[in-house]
Amino acid sequence: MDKLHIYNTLSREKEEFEPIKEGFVGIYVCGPTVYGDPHLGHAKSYVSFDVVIRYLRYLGYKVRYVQNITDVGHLTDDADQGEDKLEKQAAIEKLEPMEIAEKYTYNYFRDMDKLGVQRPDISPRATGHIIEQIQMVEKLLENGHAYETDGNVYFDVSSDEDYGKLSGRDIEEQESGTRIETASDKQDPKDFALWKKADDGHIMKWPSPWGMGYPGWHVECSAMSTKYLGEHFDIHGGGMDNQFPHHECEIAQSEGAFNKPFANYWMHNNMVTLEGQKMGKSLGNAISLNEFFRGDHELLSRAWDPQIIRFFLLQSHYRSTTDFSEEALSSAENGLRTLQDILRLIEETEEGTGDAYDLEALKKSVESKLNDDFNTAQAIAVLFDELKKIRKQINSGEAPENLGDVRTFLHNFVDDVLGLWPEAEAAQSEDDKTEKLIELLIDIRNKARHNKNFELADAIRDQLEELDIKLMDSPEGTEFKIG
RNA sequence: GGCGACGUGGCCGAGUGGUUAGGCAGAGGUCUGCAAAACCUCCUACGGCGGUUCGAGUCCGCCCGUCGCCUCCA
Repeated sequence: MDKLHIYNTLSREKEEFEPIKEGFVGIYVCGPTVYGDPHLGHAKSYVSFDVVIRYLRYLGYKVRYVQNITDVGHLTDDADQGEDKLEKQAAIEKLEPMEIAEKYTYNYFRDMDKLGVQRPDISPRATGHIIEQIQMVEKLLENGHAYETDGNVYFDVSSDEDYGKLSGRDIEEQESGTRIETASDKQDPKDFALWKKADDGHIMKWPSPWGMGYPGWHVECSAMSTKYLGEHFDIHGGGMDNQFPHHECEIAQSEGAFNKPFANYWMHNNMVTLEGQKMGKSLGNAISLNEFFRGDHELLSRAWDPQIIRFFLLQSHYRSTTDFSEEALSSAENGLRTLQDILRLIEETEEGTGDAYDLEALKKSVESKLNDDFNTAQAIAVLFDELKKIRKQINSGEAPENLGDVRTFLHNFVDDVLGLWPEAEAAQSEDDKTEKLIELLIDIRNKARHNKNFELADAIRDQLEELDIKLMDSPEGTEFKIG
């Protein structure tokens, strides 16, 4: 594809992307509720959108990326009952709710940083935008889309003809749904809370025109996206599991308050599964990212480098489920290593006198894959094919004359867009003495080889290998690699 | 029950109706004292049954199976 196309959940098809304002993109992605450590599912979502943001920038757009931090209002049951997730966790950990929020916000960014996820331009906290949320609720009351009963304010779903357009639900036919108990002061079970009255035991509460209370979960995203991106913006993203009710409610609120379209494109990433089951915190089968990084989980036999996880996720499409297994991770690791070995080779090789590599073709090919709804899996496949060609040319001794340009492009694409550039080699961090010692051993070994004392030569190689130092002989000499 | 997906070779995982996805693993070979790396070659699949078509993994129907949402979840 020549131009960027995005699968839009609203239309259920790929559409050519056209920003509202030429050259600019406003994008909002639903962030985490900070009451626990982020897990592999979060990684899939935020790594996916990270590439979306990076690619939009690569294409030359000026992007404003807003991703909220939910630190209040997210209840354990439906939007009307249940406890606040943060307050519940606070009770368990014997901390203030805001301590919980701080702690898990910190962990969230810590783990995302490790995955190479660039930080959003704005990370607004729900508790920092209570006023904006109240204003939005007032607007909805004015517009006849909401009603108040005894300190609670609900959105009147029957007032919104379009309700259900995102998730493809016919609300009339939903009538006999399986919803269990609902709050008795609602006019209709489908109505959802905009503002909740706080009872005495509730810690996080604020004064409002309707008394002390706290905002409903959905309203924060409407209020904060409007504040930073405007009433009408380009892209809204999030996990598929939030399509309904969360995103549906956001649309209802924003369009009900401002009488104009909300986000033009809705993007939803699919889930990570574990043995075919969705990985979710509340399902108890989630493995946190920190556990992956440390190998500290009963389902893990070892630690996994963040970059392997990033690569593993990008090898599948964001709209497909990704089934996790250590076997699959291990395959990803070997593949990534191959890819990065070639990148290092290109990095270290000088331009030669060989035929110019067809850089334009590579660029076009790889862009066409990402233009097709961010198909990172295919882009990576192209990289494997093409980088192997380049390696072959370099190994033939006739490095391409335009290798410098190739290198520049690879930095722009593999580093800046995919975020898969090899980290500095471990060997570089080893001190000089270690390096000299290894070289000494190599020297001794090569003398042994010269004297056909292969027994000694192999013993040196084998024993070094046990120390994670790998020797590779070639006609040009012996190289070593640590780790 | 309603809505929506998906079922691809040993594993993971892309696929715009018509020549190879790709990765991992495996086999054989070249190179090497032997390894490793690299290179060459091989392993060519689309849940089942019908249908549309000159031609279907790719469209349509039915069936089987799996999953997601409908209650918190990226």
